[in-house]
Amino acid sequence: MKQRCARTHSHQRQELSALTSRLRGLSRKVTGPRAAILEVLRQHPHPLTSREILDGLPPGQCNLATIYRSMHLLEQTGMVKRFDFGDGAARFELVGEGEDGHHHHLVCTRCAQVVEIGECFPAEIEQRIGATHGFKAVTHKLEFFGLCPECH
Amino acid sequence: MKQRCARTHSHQRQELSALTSRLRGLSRKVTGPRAAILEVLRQHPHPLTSREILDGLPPGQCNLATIYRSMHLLEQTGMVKRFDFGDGAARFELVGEGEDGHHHHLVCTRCAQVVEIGECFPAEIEQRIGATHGFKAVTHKLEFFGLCPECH
DNA sequence: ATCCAATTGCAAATGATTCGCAATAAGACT
DNA sequence: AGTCTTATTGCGAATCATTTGCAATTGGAT
Repeated sequence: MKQRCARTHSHQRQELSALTSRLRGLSRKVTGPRAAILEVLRQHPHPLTSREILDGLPPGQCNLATIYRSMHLLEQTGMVKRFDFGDGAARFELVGEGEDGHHHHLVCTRCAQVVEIGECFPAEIEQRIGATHGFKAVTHKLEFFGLCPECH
Repeated sequence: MKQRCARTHSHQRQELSALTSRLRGLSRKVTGPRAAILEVLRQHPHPLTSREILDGLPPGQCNLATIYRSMHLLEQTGMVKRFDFGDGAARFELVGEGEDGHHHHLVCTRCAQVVEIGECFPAEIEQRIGATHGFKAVTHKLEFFGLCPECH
């Protein structure tokens, strides 16, 4: 729990076969739509909305409702991480095997460009915050916003 | 910009008349609905959703659409601050005159209890993050989540 | 008291996400 | 390979937060 920020999210692109094996190992069926979704996520190592995933898919490959259901499944199994940039659409990124995917982003408020951030909120302070108020299992969501070089 | 975290958001309940004066000073009309909304926010020094504001209002006092429009206005004029706990509904808090309202919360993931947090992401690190990627005017959104004493 | 633009109420539109249900297809087991 | 069982899908309708068009209303300056 404490090492969350030190643990690098490797971002080495995982093999599709590795991803489907993970699914199978969790006794979930590896269906056409699920494989296709994982492939899109693999090819775009950036936070993607459900609609962007749909648009990245060969047409007719998968229904939008199925993407929403799949993202829930993948999130629950820890294979993807959900992010929220506050624009009303959830975004998803693949999580490396054995990692927890916790990290943050710097988002351009004009062109929506996204940069992945290595820094994290100091673990000791988070711990102190939880302790101060008697909260357990404290995590945080943190995203940075600003104007990218092209936009200012 | 740097002192953001040091500046205490006083939370001394502002007078309603002070609030309406501020509105008038910004050459906005002080209408019935707006005064009523400000009064609800005044009496509940916690992040409130638009629906919660509506429910806190005398019945028939104001239409939900008007609340949405008012929250935009109040946000633009800096009188309220918008927060996002990731549950799909925006929440609003009054901002003291001359303050920027920047702060964070610790939210119980089971009972939704909210505690206001004094700590903030270290300004120097934020600055370095922006500089590293050539971003300007960098801010952040940060919320903490955990289980409150009653819920664990 | 009057007038005009800002503001409101209402109902319909949007956009993201969820759900019900019948049809379909993975994976297990012959 | 063929069959069976159940998870999964597609489709369309429902939901939820939020926005918008438009005609009716009302602050506040004159």
